[in-house]
Amino acid sequence: MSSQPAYRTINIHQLKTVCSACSLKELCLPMGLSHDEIEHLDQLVYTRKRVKRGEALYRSGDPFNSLYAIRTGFFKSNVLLEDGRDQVTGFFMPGEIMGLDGIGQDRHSCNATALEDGEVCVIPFARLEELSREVRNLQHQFHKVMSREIVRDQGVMMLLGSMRAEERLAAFLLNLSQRFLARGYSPAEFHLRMTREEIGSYLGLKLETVSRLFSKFQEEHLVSVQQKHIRITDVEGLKRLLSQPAA
Amino acid sequence: MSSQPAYRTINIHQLKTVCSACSLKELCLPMGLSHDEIEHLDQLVYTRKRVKRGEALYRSGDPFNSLYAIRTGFFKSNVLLEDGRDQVTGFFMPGEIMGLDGIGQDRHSCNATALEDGEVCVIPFARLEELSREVRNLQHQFHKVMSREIVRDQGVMMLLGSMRAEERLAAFLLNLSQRFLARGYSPAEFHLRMTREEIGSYLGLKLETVSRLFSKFQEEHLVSVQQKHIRITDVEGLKRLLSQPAA
DNA sequence: CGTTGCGTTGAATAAGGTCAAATAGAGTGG
DNA sequence: CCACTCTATTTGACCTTATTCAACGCAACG
Repeated sequence: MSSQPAYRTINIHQLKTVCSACSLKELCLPMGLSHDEIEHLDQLVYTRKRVKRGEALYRSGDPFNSLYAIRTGFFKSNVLLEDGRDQVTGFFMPGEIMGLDGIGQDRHSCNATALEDGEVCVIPFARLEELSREVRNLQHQFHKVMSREIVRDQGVMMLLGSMRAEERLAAFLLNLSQRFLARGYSPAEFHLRMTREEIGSYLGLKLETVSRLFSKFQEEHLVSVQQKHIRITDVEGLKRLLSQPAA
Repeated sequence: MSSQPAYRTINIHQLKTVCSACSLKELCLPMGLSHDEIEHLDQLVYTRKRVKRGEALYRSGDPFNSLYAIRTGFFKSNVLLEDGRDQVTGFFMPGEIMGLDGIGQDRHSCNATALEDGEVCVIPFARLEELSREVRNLQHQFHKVMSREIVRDQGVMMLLGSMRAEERLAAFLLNLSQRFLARGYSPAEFHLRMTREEIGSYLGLKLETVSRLFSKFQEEHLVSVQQKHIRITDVEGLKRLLSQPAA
């Protein structure tokens, strides 16, 4: 909020935060764009927003204006039914885009909540559409992001609709592992940011079932679990669970 | 395929099939566009494709080139796992768009199959992107279509993740009813184009469970079922099932 | 050092799945 | 038009899986 000199200065903070200099550009909206094209994005994404653990990035019913690209932190999205039932529809990590649900009705249709303190890049949607009318590759890239979200959802439907509890949890762990790997973190050892209840909601299971399954996986030496700390000790074993419907 | 005179002639067949003259334009991609804008679409959508019952419109792995707007007929989409498990991910009716899953990876990620003989409008995707760089409202409309697909998927996750069998079937019937109504058909009486097994797959239930539930609903005078013919006799009753988690 | 939220574990229960048999239709060929 | 198949559907009996209910343990925090 402090006034800035009008002439151009080097601003360390800004340097670190434009898309062209962002370490997540290979995973995020700029994926696949040329350096020049990414610089267009730099004009677009000028606001960032800090969200504290437990705070909402947006809520169901909020007017839709922007998409959010996660810079740091871990988020969940969930839908609430009138009767209080609550379904977690996804977990999101750095480089992933939230808010796509809002475009269709000009209002968000789910809640987005931070599972730990984090920061997101605010992408004003009207300007993204404007820019993507000019930058062909940006347009295409954005369409890919939306399409992948649809494919991700299909995967969740498969999980909820045709897998047994054991398989669901195995698939969940392998999916997280994969995404950590893509971000340069250990695929074998990580910290769950969500509670058993949130995992259960996402997987269509009760929290007790999730807890029991963690214990079972531990007994079978597939993972080592200590509260929220997970170490995958037998990836192949987990994968095998997935390909054997009725093990 | 026969040669046509170069000067403009009135062609009954064409008149009936361009977007601007299509009876589904209020439900389909042209929704909300002005008459002039829809005429742009007329240039885009020049091919149609007939699909017979049981035939695939596209299959998982097929290269992605086009989206498909359903003109007539009823379709399903499903995902197959290596081990043979099969999850129906959606049912589609006239005015709805299929193929959005293919954009992200340049290949389709699910199968689309006709449940009855039907016809679709082929929308070449590269040209749609091109045109939507020029026609702002078309761009926005297309984004809305994708976003609504994401919201629809969230609804299915809610259904699969937190509803009981009874509620799932009630929600399914109410959803179909709604969509028939929007298309000018009776919301109370309709023909199911899919088998019990397909309904079950979509709802994460076994076909026997679906069959039993239909019988139960019939006993409770909520619907009258005769094979694939459904008559909803108590909409409010069905809605009540949904709002009472543990009835 | 008590409180509070989260996680684990056990026993009983219910919901839905599995297996099996009977029936009903739709489509086919004679 | 009829008999014959083949597939879809219904229904019953039994079984498995995950849920429910309840108690207890652990760890963080004021």
